[in-house]
Amino acid sequence: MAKSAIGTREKLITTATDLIWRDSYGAVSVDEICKQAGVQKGSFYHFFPSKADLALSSMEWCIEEAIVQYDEIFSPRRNPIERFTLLADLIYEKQKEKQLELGHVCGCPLMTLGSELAGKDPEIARRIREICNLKLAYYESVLRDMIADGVIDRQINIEIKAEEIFALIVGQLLLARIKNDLSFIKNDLKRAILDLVGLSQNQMVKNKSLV
Amino acid sequence: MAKSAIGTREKLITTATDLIWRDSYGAVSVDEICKQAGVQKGSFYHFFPSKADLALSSMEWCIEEAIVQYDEIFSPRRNPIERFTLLADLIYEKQKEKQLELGHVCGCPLMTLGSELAGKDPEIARRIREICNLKLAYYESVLRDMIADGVIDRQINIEIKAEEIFALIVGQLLLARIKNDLSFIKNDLKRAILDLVGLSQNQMVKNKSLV
DNA sequence: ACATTATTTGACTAATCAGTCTAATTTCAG
DNA sequence: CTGAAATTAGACTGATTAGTCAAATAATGT
Repeated sequence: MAKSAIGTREKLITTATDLIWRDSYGAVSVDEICKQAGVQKGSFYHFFPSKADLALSSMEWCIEEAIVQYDEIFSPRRNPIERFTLLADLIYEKQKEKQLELGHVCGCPLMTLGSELAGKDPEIARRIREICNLKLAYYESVLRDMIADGVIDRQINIEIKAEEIFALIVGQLLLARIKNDLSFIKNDLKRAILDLVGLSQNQMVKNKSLV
Repeated sequence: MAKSAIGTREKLITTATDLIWRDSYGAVSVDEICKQAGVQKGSFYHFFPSKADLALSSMEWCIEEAIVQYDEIFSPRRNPIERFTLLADLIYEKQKEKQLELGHVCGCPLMTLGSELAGKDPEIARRIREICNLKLAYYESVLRDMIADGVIDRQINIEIKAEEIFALIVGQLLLARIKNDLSFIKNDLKRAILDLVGLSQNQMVKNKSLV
């Protein structure tokens, strides 16, 4: 083997993740990724059969990192409300970091990619759908614990509510990317999630009296 | 002038709108748009200085149509709750129509474009931001009327709540596009909006007693 | 009818695209 | 130390890209 096999592959993935995240899949060329990563074309195609395959690997890299963070945040030892507030904090921190690093609010990399390739690359679309379901499972678990704690209405449809929360989050991220402005995510996402669950400031009074 | 000036320009816009909406800006070439529209390259560049300019014109075309529909739906003569339910109906109907026509759930064309070009084309990004603000104005107006009717909490921050509703809608549309599935928009969008406003089935009982 | 202007045609360019290929180089196992 | 395997280098291909241009054609105003 030559120099640093793991290093080259990893460098290509992280570089591609940043470039695709900041711009888009279609706007970034293989040449540009190679140049930015300091790697030659031949090395690229030694590790990845195609550009689309690199995008898939980039997705896997993103989700592996997210899972570690989610497992910590969504630990059952935590108060269910705290899990959502910590999630909102994590989302803001990640966005802030990427904004400083790449010079632009980037939004959710999977959703940007999914929006762009949903109808073009079935393999990528399928994997993104799987990851969506993975994230939904975290949210559903919180909602179930909230019901067990008697803090939200027992009648709530958990799957539907989780999907609503997910839609709200990806929607806020999409708007933040378009507006290049994180203020809503910073100041409002937390409360918006709780509103949607039925745990906003106003409603908490009501709910506490019910417990 | 030759054959049909208005026809050619309009044909290019509608064709481009469909193709970009279904796939993405980067995935559709000028050649493909011309071929699909039955127009020659020279005619394209006679009417549009660039591909990006056609995308802008496509956006204007979309928003002009939307404004007519929004003015009807958000008419102050309507009950405020009805305005949101009619909006949800309109969104579903539009998506269903495009799904049948183009073979795929398409989501919101402006948001797909915005997500893709947010950091690349400042002119398009700026215009999309304007259109976002236009839509927010409709939602804010409903919320103000709801407060006047005493149907929601007077303390609510209208701008923030409107942004939340907008995020929820574009989030649901994005997920629908990625999943190629309209069932959530069909069955859930209406209730999700009312939940967010604080007018869900459960909470309506409480709110009615307050009026 | 005539001059002017708007539109259409389609070949053309230069750049860029994803992906290929062969030879050189580096690493590691024995 | 040696041979095989993994990695790297970078020139190359053919297709596609956005955009140009000059000549042909059609419509319009007078």
